[in-house]
Amino acid sequence: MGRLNKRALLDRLHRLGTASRADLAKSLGMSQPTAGKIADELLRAGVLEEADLAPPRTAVNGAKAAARLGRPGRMLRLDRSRPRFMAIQLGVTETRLAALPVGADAEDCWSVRLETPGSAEQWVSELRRVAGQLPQKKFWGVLVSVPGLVDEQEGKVLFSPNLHWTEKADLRQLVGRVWKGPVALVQEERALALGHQYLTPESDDFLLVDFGDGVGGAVIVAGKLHANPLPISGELGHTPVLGNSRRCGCGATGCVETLVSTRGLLESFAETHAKSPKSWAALGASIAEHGIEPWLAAALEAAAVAIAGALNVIGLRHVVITGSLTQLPPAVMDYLKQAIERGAMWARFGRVEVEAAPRRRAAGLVAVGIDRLVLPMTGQIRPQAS
Amino acid sequence: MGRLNKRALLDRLHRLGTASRADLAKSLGMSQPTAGKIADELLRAGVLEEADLAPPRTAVNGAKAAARLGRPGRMLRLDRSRPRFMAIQLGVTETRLAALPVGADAEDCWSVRLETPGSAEQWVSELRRVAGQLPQKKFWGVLVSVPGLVDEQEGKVLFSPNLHWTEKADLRQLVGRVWKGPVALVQEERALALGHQYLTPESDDFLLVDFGDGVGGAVIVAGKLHANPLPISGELGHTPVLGNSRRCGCGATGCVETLVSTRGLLESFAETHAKSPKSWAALGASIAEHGIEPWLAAALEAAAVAIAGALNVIGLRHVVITGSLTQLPPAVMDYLKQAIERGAMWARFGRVEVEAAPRRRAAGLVAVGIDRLVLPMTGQIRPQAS
DNA sequence: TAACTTCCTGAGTTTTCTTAAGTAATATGA
DNA sequence: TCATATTACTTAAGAAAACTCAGGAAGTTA
Repeated sequence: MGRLNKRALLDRLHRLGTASRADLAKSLGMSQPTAGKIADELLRAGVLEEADLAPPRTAVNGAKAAARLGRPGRMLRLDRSRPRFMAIQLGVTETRLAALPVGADAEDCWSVRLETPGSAEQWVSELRRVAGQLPQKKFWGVLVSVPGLVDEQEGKVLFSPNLHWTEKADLRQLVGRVWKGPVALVQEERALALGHQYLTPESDDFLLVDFGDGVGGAVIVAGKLHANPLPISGELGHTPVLGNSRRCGCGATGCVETLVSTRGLLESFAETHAKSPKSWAALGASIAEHGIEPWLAAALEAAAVAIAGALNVIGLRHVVITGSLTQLPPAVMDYLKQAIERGAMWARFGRVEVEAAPRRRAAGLVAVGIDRLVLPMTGQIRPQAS
Repeated sequence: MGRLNKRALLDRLHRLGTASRADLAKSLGMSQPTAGKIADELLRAGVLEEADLAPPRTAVNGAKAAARLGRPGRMLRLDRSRPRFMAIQLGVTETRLAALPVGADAEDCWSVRLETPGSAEQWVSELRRVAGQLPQKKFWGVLVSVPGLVDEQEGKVLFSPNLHWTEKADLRQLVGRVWKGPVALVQEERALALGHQYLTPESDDFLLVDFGDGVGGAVIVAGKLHANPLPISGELGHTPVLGNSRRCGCGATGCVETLVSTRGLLESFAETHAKSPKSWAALGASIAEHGIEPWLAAALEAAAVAIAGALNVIGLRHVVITGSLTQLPPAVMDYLKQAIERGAMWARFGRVEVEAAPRRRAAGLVAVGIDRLVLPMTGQIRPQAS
């Protein structure tokens, strides 16, 4: 079967949620036999399942067809019953695991959590222990979300200031010692962006920015993750800010990240509120009481400039914010949103949307699993022969 | 014929410059009969021509094959003899025209130049006059490079501060009154980026930044122009600069453009050198004499931050600079280059390249012509009397 | 001239998608 | 209840594009 059509059909079915073969054929503009064959193949492979539930007579399109005539379609959807992927979030403080099916539709829900140890060996032995407890041993593949600068092709971590041991480790090989099968590494923010898109398939073009220990982003254009040649992208947090002299973990001076990461905000907060405890709760309380003080405004402004610059260059109008900033009082997001609109060129011609969203790593990992493991790209375009 | 393979073959032939059917087949990893058939078809359509010149026995690959054995291939290349496209650069002060073949290999060379008039009607009548003088009347299409914010799909100009009449005009319809056939609009910086890639096909990933009346950019990733949903992208010039309060033509305050556009630089120069004439030549002379003064350093720094931010977010390591900055003493480009490297994250892991290049609009327009006019309309294009 | 190498092309096969036609499952109405 | 309309799915035949195989063409080497 043409991999391209298979991919298109799976994507469309994911967007529609539930659809019959005929719906898919019509929606994709391909013939019914073709759509039917592809669907059968995916069904046989266990990627799809039949939704036995009574077909929704309310019709896919909306309200116009109250009770559809004719033979009802056999509805299909992504398989939700059988776990296929072992999803692992390798976080700075915590490692989380879950066995996920192809059709995940919920927010992140990790079945196992453990403290991330300080070395590769310890991590593997923890994983092995967890794997022993899990009922299912075999998966189509293992998906690992990793923070830092990640070369997803090579499976190497180039740089990870808060998790240094990953830089020397061969993570794929490590995971391979616990579970057989392919292992895919995914840079954390890319997983978040894919997860957001997976769970809200109608958003096809956006910049996701995650605020946490660091500040990073990822770009989805036309429903696809922005692909670029370097193992680095979306590094919004390391845009230099003129006049900022804080040292960044990346080695440079003045990065946005030094102002708006969790640590950067707390540091600025402590500088101006010597008496308050240097804690996230105290910061939140202070903002709720005093509003956006100048130091915070400046930090948000710096982030907004970086974000607006990215929107202008890439040509987007939709920003999704995840992470720590969304947990502060709403005034923070409001300020950020206004600052972004001030700098975003499109705001002068149409609407710019800035929205807060939860982190959806698990769904993102599933999306990667489907993309790289279920529908592997048979490299059509080969490099030059010698 | 499969459009995809046709496109791939044409692209490969363009990169190789000259190649036989067998070279193309090998290089693309497709079978010889297929490559041969596609080549024949393109030859028949007049997109390719046979390079009768003695096949270069030195081989394509390099030195290893001194004198190749076997039957020599019939070398092919993009047709250079028959003009196919009417290329028009609609500039703020000057409109330039040239009739170009599919295979352009030289720097920009416009055959007609005329002052851009102040209204759509006058522009059309000028075009009509020029068209009357040209020997060739029929083309595969007309390609127009336009400054400002351009909706290439719709053929509308959203915003053009220095050429306001284009905002209300239907440029495609205007051109259609002079020449029959399809008309494609291309945003100026996008044309420049495509032109650079067309003439140096080995550069597949770069950010082009053009400095002139405004400052804008365009992104090429994996050999393709970055495509995005909005009719706006590459707008590096309108990244806000914290602390800059100059009003920009775009309506916002503090854009990079107000500091490093031709006008912005001259303004800053005049502010600090009240006695010197406010001219580009005087600016150049002053820089040659005094080096990079603080005001200029600040302006370049602001531009570099915007550029470095774009590199970090998009994930690139190669910048191509065109336009006015490249015509100032080399110290300017050197300073800019160093400032970009300071902000570009990749500089800490590998090389970041910043290069100056001439503007190559004409080639960019040809690239658009091939992409949008030659390849999609396979059936329509037949060998026409020239 | 014979042997060898490489290039090009024609013939038949495979893959993949399309159209067309037939069967299945439901609603509607006499 | 039964015929009819409508929609869903399946099977069969055909068309397009790319592949393999093989043979002729056009050179070099010995």
